[in-house]
This record gives sequence, C-alpha cells and structure tokens, in this order.
Amino acid sequence: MLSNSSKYAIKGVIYLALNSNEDHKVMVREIYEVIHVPEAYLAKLLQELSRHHVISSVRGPKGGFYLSQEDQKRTLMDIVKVIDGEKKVNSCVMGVNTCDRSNPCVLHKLVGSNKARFISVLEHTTILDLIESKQEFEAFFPF
Amino acid sequence: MLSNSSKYAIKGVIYLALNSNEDHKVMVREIYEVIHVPEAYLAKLLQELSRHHVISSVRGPKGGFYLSQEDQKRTLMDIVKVIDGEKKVNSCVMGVNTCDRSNPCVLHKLVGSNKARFISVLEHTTILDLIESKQEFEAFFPF
DNA sequence: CATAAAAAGGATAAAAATATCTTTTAATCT
DNA sequence: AGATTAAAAGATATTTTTATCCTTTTTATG
Repeated sequence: MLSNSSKYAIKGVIYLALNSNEDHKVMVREIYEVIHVPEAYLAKLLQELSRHHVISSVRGPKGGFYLSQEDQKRTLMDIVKVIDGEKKVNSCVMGVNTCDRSNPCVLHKLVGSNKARFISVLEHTTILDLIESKQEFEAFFPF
Repeated sequence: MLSNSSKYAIKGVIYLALNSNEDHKVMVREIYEVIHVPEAYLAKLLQELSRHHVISSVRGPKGGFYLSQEDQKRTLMDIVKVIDGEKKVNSCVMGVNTCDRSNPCVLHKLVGSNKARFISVLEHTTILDLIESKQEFEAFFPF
C-alpha cells in the first residue's frame, strides 16, 4: 500500500515539521541519524519532495531542508503521490483493471472499503494535523 | 499491503473455489487463461499453497488443483500468510520496529486502525464466505 | 574572490519481487 | 510394464525497488 520510500519520506517530513522552519534549516545528516533511513537515499527522497514543492530547501552553507508555513498544510497524500505516484496508490486492491471506486469488484467491497478509508486519511491529514499532537509523538519518535 | 503475489494467489483460489472440487480438478493452464496471471508464476504460487495445505493438488493425468471441503474453510489470511509471510502483513504501517498493535505509534492511530480492520477482514473471510455471494462474483469475474 | 557547505543530479550497485524455463516425480491409461 | 500426462521442484532470468557513490551546482561567509 505504502512503499518503504513513502514511509521514509513521511518520517523525514515529520522530522522537519518538528525541528525546522524558515530560519532553522536542517541537513540530511541530522535527520537520518534520528529516523534511521540511509543518508543518501533520504537525500534523494527529500530532493524529490523539494522539487515538487512539498517541502523547501536551500543550498549552500546554512542551507538545508525545512517546512514553510505553506508546506505544513500539505497532506500525507501529497508526499505519497510524489514518491509512489498516484496510480499506484489508487489502483484496485486486487489489481483488477476494470475496477475502480465507482465500479468496485467484489473483493473491493470486502477489502477495498478499508483502502478507501486509508486513502481518505492520507488525503485529509496534513503535516500540521500530525504535529498538533506533538506530545504523543515524542513518546514514539525513535522511529 | 498485499503483494501482487498474494493477489494472484487469491484470484487463483477463488477460481478454484468456483470451478473445482475433489472430483473435478483443474489445471494451471485453465486458470491462468481466465484470471490473467502468468502461467508459470501462478503454478509456483499454487504449489506453495498446496505444500502448506491451503489448497489441494494431485499430480499426473486427471490431476490438477482443487479445493477440498476443508480447504474452503480457509481464510484469505491463510493464503496471504503463505505467500507474503506473516511478518510482512502484520508489521507497522510505518515500519516502526518497536511498534505493534499493543503499542501503536501515532501514525498507527491514524492509518493503522484501517490496517487493523483490513487484517481483520482477511482473518475472518473464508473462501466459502466469498463464493456464497457467487452471483455478484460472476459480474466481476474477468479479473 | 576564494572557500567551504549543502543540495541537486547522474550513474551505478544491490536486493527483493516477479517471472520463466527445465528437470524430476507421480499418477493414470493403455 | 511402458507411454503419457500433469504437477512439483529447482535453476535461472528479468524487472522493480531500494540504496550508494561521485560529481556538479548553488550560495553564504570570511
């Protein structure tokens, strides 16, 4: 459902949400040490998100990645779309080509309603939503 | 969430449920033509299921794969466990190692409740359950 | 302006998932 | 028994995903 890459990306963005802003940018090196995602790979993922304006970045000394106010309004789905691509996320649970949300197959009914809910969560949860329950997060942060 | 392999396997088993029994075994060749899964690959998956006694098979002429009465009582999860392995299905949506159903991480709360439901469906839906709504199925069969 | 810091980009490598091919084994039917 | 059929098993190939490495570009600062 979610690729590892997407999970990594989400972890990274959460880290940024909790630890960065326009005036305090963060290097990949700092992030990967905390969230345990391979440095170079995380860099690639964050670059990709930055290219698609899901997060922000600045090169050079004192540069790094960060979330702008606007970035915080992005949803989890925005991240997943960039990393996994839209098709993959929305495709039928059973890989039935002729089957989609409007014309669901039988397993869709069984299993797909959960997927629909899952997707709905991704679409409606913003980064801001996530960090609002920051306290709870801390307990869990050693990802 | 579900690998392609698991999906293929489920499709195959559903085909068997609808078209086979102890006295009428079915060859891979017949199945793959209907459900559009690569023949040799489907064979591998069915062999694996057979080895784990999720489905039944007999070699030689008049042989093939089929579901016994007992086999029909298997759940979707039985299939998925054989093909994907248990760990993979039950692991945290976010790949958080220290996180499981009893000690959920924050994203677990958001996203994982759906996953829990999804798993519950897999665990509680038997092949028999599926084919009881056979009529609906037929509309959808060109997988 | 030189230098160093940091992301961006390109190319490559490793691992996992998916798929195919070949050989072996077992059952059935002359 | 021998021939044939079909699955089981094993070996190999391809593709996709994940991961690393190395070079280039950008930018802040001394």
